[in-house]
Amino acid sequence: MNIREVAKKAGVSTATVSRVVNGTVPVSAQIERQVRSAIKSLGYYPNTHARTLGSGRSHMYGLIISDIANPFFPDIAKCFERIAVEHGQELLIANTDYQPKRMQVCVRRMLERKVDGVAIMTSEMDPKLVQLLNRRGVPIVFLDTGRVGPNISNIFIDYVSGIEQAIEHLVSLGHTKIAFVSGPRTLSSAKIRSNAFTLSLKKKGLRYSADYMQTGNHRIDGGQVAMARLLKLRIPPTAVMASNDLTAIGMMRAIHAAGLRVPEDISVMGFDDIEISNFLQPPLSTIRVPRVEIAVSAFTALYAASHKHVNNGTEYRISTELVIRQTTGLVKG
Amino acid sequence: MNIREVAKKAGVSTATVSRVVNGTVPVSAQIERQVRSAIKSLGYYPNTHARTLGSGRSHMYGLIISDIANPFFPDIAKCFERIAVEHGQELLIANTDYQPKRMQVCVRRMLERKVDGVAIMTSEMDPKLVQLLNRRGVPIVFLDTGRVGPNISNIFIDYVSGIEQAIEHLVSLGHTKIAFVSGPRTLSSAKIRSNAFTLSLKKKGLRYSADYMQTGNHRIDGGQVAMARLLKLRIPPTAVMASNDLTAIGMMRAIHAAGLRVPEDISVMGFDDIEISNFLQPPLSTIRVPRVEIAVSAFTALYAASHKHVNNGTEYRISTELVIRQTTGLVKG
DNA sequence: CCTTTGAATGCAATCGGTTACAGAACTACC
DNA sequence: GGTAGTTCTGTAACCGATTGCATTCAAAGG
Repeated sequence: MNIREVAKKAGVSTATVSRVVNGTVPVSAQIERQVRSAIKSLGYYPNTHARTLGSGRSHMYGLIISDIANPFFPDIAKCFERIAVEHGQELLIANTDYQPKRMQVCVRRMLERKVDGVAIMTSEMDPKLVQLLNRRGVPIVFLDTGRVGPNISNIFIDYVSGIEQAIEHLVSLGHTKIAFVSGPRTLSSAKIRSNAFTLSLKKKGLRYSADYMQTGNHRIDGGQVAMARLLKLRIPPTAVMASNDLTAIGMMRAIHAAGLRVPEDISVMGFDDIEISNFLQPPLSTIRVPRVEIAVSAFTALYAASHKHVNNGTEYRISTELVIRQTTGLVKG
Repeated sequence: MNIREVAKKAGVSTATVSRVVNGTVPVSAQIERQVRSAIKSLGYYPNTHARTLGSGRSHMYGLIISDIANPFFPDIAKCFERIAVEHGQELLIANTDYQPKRMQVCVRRMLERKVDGVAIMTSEMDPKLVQLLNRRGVPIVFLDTGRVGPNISNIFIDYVSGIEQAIEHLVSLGHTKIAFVSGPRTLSSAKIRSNAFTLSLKKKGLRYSADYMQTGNHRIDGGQVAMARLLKLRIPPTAVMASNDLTAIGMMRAIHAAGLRVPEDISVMGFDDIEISNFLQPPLSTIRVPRVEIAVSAFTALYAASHKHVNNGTEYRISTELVIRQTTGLVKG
């Protein structure tokens, strides 16, 4: 079932069929009817690969993320995909599994598949790989790297505002000993979050202690381990912030395992506001990172670059917001 | 940067380059070296679309699921993808968003992209669509539909064993008033689970009441609403089973909202055993559906069909298992 | 030394579309 | 009626690979 058969059946040339299918050039009503009926009766659908080969446009955007099992990302992917499909584009997802070296494979896949643009929402990019994409003319949108340039956009997330609100909130509850469990060192957004934390801490005039800065892995188990370490300190913190909600969940687990209660003994603050956080017992206080806005911005950036020939990158600014639920309470005693 | 340039640079024909890249036919060591060095110096990578067009194989499998935001699926997708990449295949994910009519779009995408096989892990398939795929020779593997045939495999999950264990467990704790909150009616696996529940109930000689069968949507909010309804009954159940863990989470929320406690007042049993369930407070008792095995079976089925020309479908049997945590306890009073 | 055999390589058709360009048909206007 | 302009349609050259078949060349066998 190819375009030639349709053309034969409708008594026209393949060019005309192509034009009817794509609506690129006006076709007389009579012929259009013939072609559509031929398409219907043969059950014809175009071969994407042939189409891409001929036109140079794949109608696919790539999305590179670190872990599809982290609920933060599926939400973005889902939203992005919905918008993309509405605009006649599709989505190809690639995972790096938190391993920077898998990035190369992902980028290669994107190039091989000739995507019309790539959204990169994962760890430090090797500049070489960025260059590779850029030189091939593939529009890029980053999450959180700050880089903007020709064909490179960026979604800047203002972590500082959310974190400052969070610290203010904790301070107002009487906390002064506040710890932080960060994400993997390789992840740029994790680094930004932890830097924003120390900065805000100093701004509030609070003591900063290296013991209070632990490293997690953005997964539940990492939070659990890190919290266990914090609890063993001579002077444990009275409040703990996590670099993402999964980490916070692990931390709560460790706190319970130690026979302590949240928030009576220790306050916990998450980061991201994934869906589940509102349904934990107690519901998690956290800093919301708006995922719909991220998805929309990412799509907008790529669409502008690939369809409207906008070649200068844009910076999208998105702010975070404190969500107070029930894991933060008055300092003990 | 196409194959012709590589051929020119290496002083050979494009056919030879193709053979070096694919390793389909032996090439002399000398020439192979020339070609490889040309590839490297030009930074050549093949165009997937041209390759697919020429060979008829896309090296992609499709995965159709109902909701990427349900943690059950990303786990499967992740595992499937890892195995696929190890075997030189890739993964194209499509969501139906629980809407049966979106299935058509998904199938169409799969056909257009010429996938080498499709794993369908979502609601009732329109037989017409199955036929469409089948006639085009696309191998299919279903989750939970029971259908097996030429080029159609199935992964059968033995829900009954897990559910029976669960009911036995609840009965041993003294429960007799056990309710069930099912998934969306359109989802075949949801129906199977709820049927297995009523069956097991009868087998244990327990009274079955229509009031105790509620419908959810496999998301948290649905569980919450359904549980609220159950709590308003004249004689509320003392134990509740959910068709999946997200539903159970919503149910626990409703129970807490009503000022009751789990498991002291009501026991809750989930279904799936998603990662988060072990980290809830209290950790959720549930029925584990082994996702790694599902992913492995699905891949195995498609790989056998597409690479080893195994045309008769296989039935893979996977059993479920009771996981007792802390949301199930002795009946009250 | 010539033929046979087999392995390595090249030639060119092919996959299924897109699209620049040419040409046809039709209208409009002088 | 002739010319210009517009609108639709067809022809055929691509896009970048794969692969059946023909060819070349060297080693083996007679």
